[in-house]
Amino acid sequence: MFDKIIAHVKRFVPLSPKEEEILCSYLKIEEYAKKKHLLEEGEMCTGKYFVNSGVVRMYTLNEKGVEQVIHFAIEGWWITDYFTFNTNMPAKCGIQAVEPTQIIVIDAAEQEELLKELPQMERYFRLVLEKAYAASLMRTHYMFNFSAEERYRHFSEHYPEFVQRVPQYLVASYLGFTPEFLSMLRAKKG
Amino acid sequence: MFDKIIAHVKRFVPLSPKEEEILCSYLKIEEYAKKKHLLEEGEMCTGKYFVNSGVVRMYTLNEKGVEQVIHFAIEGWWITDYFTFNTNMPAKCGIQAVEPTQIIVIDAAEQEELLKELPQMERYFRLVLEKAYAASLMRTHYMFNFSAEERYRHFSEHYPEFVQRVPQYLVASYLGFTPEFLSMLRAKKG
DNA sequence: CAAAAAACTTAAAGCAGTTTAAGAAAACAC
DNA sequence: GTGTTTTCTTAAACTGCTTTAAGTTTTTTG
Repeated sequence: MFDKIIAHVKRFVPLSPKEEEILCSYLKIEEYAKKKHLLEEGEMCTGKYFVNSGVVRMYTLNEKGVEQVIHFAIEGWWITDYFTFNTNMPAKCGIQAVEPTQIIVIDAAEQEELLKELPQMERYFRLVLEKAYAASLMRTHYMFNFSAEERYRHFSEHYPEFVQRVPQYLVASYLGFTPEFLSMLRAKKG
Repeated sequence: MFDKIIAHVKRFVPLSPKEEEILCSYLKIEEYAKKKHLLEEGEMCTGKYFVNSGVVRMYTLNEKGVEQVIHFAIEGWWITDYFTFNTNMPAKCGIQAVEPTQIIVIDAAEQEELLKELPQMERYFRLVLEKAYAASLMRTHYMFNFSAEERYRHFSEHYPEFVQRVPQYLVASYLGFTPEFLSMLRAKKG
């Protein structure tokens, strides 16, 4: 049930069988159908989500109410609204299942207890965040330094399963252009 | 000498006078003149940098050799190339002083020892990274959802000292447009 | 303080990507 | 399995920002 997340944690910090049990006692599994929300704009963000299977997207709304995809997470990725997680403010973004998705949740309120019981989880989350932050800066780099076409070619080369699993209009939004333009790119070649 | 960083750490985790001393024993001060590099592309990233005073920028190079500002850091911000910090790979980005800058460095090699001596620093860095990551996603949000003009107006309203201290062509690069266009915006109004 | 370098401005021509609108195809629900 | 909704396509008109190029101002340096 929790093997994937246990394996993930063990890639970063050691965990005895007993400690594995402790960790598991803090985990909850949740199932989300396609298009169901893990978090809706304006709600309180009550947990950290580990994608056990499936795909989710994080998005923000602009003034016209258009949804902009900020981030995808697939199996093995953590996702949460860190912006409001620590502040008890209502979320400014939504998190939604793109396909049927199984999520492992660590509740915000219980996280502190877990970190006291298993201090190495503090290190685990630090290391995971270092990777996520680096990836976010790399995304910024790609957005600035490559044209829409280059971004699309790069993305479909490096994450072909994504292009399969995720509707094109969400890929377009993530890459920062319109679905119509993506359609044009596809017509042109590949 | 290290009051600013001590105060910063204490905003997130407790630190006894003795522990303060331990922390300080791991810190080094470095001075950088304007335009000097903390890190150059291709070098190994050997530390984490806390800006004690001054401003630095992180940038990447595109294929044409044009520098793109990915990130600024002022007093009280940490900056490092997390992408290569943990991997011992040569850096893909540069970090440069924008004005005369005082940096507090934690050496990569010594960081592990520090974290063993002061486990709460693990928590400190996690919390700092959560903020940095949230800010990076927020930047992505602004890039996607606002026009170049809106981004400039928002930036100069919220970070007026920045617009004073940082050359315009760097602000333009950070906001994702050309210096010529920024000039045009300024001519138009304010 | 004079010379050189760095930073900023202006304006015209150009284009990458958007907008709009309407139709086709695929996925979903009953 | 048929009706409805969602997703994808095509194409023409449009626009926000870039490119280019030349000139001006400011800052740096010996």
